[in-house]
Amino acid sequence: MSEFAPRLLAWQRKHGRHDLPWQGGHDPYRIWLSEIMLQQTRVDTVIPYYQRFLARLPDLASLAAAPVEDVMALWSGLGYYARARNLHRAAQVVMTEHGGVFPRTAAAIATLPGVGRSTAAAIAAFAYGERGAILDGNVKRVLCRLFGIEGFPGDKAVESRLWVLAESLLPEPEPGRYIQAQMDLGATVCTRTRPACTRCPFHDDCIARRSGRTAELPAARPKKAVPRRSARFAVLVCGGEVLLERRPPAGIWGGLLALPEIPADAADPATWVRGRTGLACVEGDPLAPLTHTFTHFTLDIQPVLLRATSLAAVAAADDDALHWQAFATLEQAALPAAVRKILDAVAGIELCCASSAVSSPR
DNA sequence: AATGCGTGGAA
DNA sequence: TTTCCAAGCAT
Repeated sequence: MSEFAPRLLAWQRKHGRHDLPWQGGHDPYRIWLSEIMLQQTRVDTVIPYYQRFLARLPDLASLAAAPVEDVMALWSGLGYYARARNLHRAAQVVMTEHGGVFPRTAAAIATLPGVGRSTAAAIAAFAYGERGAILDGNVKRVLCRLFGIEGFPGDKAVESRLWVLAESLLPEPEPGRYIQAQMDLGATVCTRTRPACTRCPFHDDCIARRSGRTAELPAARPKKAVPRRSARFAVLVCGGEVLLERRPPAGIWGGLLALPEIPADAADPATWVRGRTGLACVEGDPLAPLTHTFTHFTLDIQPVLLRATSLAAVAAADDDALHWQAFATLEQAALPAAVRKILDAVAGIELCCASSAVSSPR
């Protein structure tokens, strides 16, 4: 396979993707943002988030100066929220420690929070033309098939072998286009299921195809039982507002605004809410349960609608963690997807049954 | 080294 | 419906 890079580059010129929103320029900020958003996330999912984020925070200085809350809100629904926190922190590091100039080398870029070896190499190649290998899911899949690499690519030993291989295949010219070519081939031809081998420039060389093992390579992640948990979320409403609770910085949904979780040992939700917030409330109509699936566990959620009855005490419930949020401003809130889904449903109920029961404007 | 960290699309 | 995992990184 001495002709790997030239053949790949020739293929990319004709069949690669050339019109993605982050392509065509060399602004490191835009490239960096796209690479972070694209970590473990599909192109189609990222595009609207990317456009919205750039429209709101068009450059590094504006990101660094923005409240972290705004950054998290722009990330709301995209998942892996540590990426957004790291992005924001990295922007401030660039402002304070690099004089506002984005680092110029992959090695320096890799020191930024949230940027690892592969992402740093991609940014440096696209923004500055620096030569370096990447090893994302696309490259892993292509290399495992083409060279018949056994073992789960997420395994450290296999991964380090793939890094060596990726480095050995690097061409001298056009580092950026070469990286793009690798990802394009993986994303559009050498796909996880049903790869389009007839359109592949390496059809005749590919070990997986020649041995009829494109479905077996790369090896699947070792199976692990996914634990199932359940939780009750308090949806305490008053007038047009709902009580949200800031999640701790680490752990699932870290730093996001979510619904207060009613402990499993609490018998009565209204009683528990009163103890937690000091607010008297009554339980409203039942809400539909939902199941939310994470990578590493499944969560059965039972939302519990509660209506505050004592208006005077409502304002007092605000503290470091608790926060009243108007339904009208939910779009700008840093909510995880499951919470947004629940609140969208509740907003519909509140809208069509306005001023029912004891709820009234604060 | 192995695990934690989201979400939604595809099959 | 269930399974798998996508432009990975941090710890």
